[in-house]
Amino acid sequence: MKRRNTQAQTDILNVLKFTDRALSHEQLQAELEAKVDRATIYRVLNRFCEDGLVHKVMDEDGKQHFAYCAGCDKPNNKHQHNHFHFKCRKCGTVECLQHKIHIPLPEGYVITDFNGMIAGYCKRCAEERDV
Amino acid sequence: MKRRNTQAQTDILNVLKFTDRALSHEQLQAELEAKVDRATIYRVLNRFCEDGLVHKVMDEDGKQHFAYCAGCDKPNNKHQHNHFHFKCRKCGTVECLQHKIHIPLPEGYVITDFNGMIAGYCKRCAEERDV
DNA sequence: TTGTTATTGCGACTTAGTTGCAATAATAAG
DNA sequence: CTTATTATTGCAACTAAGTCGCAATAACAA
Ligand SMILES: [Mn+2]
Ligand SMILES: [Mn+2]
Ligand SMILES: [Zn+2]
Ligand SMILES: [Zn+2]
Repeated sequence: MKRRNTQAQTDILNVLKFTDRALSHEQLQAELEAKVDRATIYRVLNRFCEDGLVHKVMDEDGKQHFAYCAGCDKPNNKHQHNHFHFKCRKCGTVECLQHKIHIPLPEGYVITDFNGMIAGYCKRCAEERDV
Repeated sequence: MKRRNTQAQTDILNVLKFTDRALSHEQLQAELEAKVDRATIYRVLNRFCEDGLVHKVMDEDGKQHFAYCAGCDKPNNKHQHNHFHFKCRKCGTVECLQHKIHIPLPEGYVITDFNGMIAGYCKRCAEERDV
């Protein structure tokens, strides 16, 4: 199925490309100038995931977040996202932690995907709490 | 708020205690002899989590799974669950991987919780696929 | 310019989980 | 044992995230 260039898609990709965060559908919507339908946003994001432009992470509340694939070595959707994500309980931002991790696997098991989410307080919010 | 002993609670805790898996609400329901209301199951499980008897993990589909706290060092809900979970895409089981992991954190960040989920095929299902 | 079909918007739908409320029952007090 | 207190349950209604069918729109290739 051949892909076409549309406004919605380029807008969405640009938002993701120019942030270092993983955004929920809601957060993404807020960053978009033009209003784009909810279903469309999800369809675009899922297409990006299939194409390996973007990766999806699940937060501890069961909400999906999407991040631009920056340092992803392999092309297409073949690359593994073996890094953790950090979600701040206060400001709600989800970020990709750059540190690559090694995933231990029992003998005979096969991995297809990985989702690692750390929850807590980011530096900024942690400092505010200390006060 | 003082806790009371009820049938539903002991049944649910027993199911979790005698399996090495993390169960979704649905899987748990299926293991219960007596029928227990969906809302009650969730309420019981959340209470167990608060009390540190059980821990909750989110799978990559955004579905909650609950596992008995076996090797959890610290008491109450203060302990960290610094181990990965593995979900088989074929048979659907979620298991706690015993290997304790170290979670890398940027300077100044504070962790409160961790959710690590590996998806793939368990040994049994992987072997069937090879055939 | 026109035809094909990928993409969009809208509304309806699904599924997981939560919540309000009245009924039930565990525990403590008398 | 009897009664009072209130944690727990079941039910139904609700919420929120995400998906899907379908008709309208618009890329893009011919
Ligand atoms: Mn990431
Ligand atoms: Mn576990
Ligand atoms: Zn923060
Ligand atoms: Zn399996």
